[in-house]
Amino acid sequence: MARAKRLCTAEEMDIVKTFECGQCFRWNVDSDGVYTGVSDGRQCKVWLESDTVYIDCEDKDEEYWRYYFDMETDYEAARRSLMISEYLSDCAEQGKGIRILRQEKWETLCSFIVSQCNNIPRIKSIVESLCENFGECRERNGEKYYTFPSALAMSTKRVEDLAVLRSGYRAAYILSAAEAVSLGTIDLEATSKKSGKEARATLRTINGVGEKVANCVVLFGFHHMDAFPVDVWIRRVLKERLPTDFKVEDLGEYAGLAQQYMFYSARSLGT
DNA sequence: CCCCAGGCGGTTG
DNA sequence: CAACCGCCTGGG
Repeated sequence: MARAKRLCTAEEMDIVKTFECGQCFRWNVDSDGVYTGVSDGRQCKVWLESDTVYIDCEDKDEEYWRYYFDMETDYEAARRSLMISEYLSDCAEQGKGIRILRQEKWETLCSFIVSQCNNIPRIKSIVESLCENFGECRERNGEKYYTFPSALAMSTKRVEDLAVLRSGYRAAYILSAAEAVSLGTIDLEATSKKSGKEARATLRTINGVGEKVANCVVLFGFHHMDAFPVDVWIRRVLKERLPTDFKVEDLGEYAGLAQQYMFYSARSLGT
């Protein structure tokens, strides 16, 4: 690993939690605990070695990945701000080390459309198939990888072309999003700069994008840390673990991070 | 055979 | 408004 660079301490980022907490679908781990991922056409490897997280990437991509891993945000301060009750403190303790990645906007939109009514292994397999079938094949250190296909590339496809993905009724939703984005009906870059409320409303004009998916795109694709996606797990938490008068606004600017802590906690406890 | 999985859109009361 | 249902597919 000649190109290995130090990324951060193990405290600053728990790579297992960050990659496995359900925010991303293109990070895969090998038997040595090395994660390989692709974003914006670039591939890199990340692993933990004696309390330090290392990254192996192209030199020119180092800044890109530091930004992707949200290195400029102080997660310890954010985490402390969320410890406003015993339950939330427990979640924040369990979720310590989770970072909200700065993922590609179009990829995030497409991936969370695929996520609906699906489990994580299957979401990952559909997304990977999407890349292998419609993305670009590239190579790094003798290893092949596929880029996430552009909205423009997807807009030229028909529902029948997507049958190979086995994505079911979501195929039409993917094409609906691809059309809106490639035609410029929806400008993801501009939408990401609007308020969360406005951004969600814009995203919801896409057939197949409801409140949950729109919130995931705003949080994971636009990095609005106050976005709070409510899925079945969080619904259960809201009902069983939080006071009835609880308001998302009580969590402040890092509500989305709290959501990930609660989600991670609820899932790791099984049920 | 059944049910469910990190929803959405359309219909009905 | 809430409740319900069909939707593709794969896995238990």
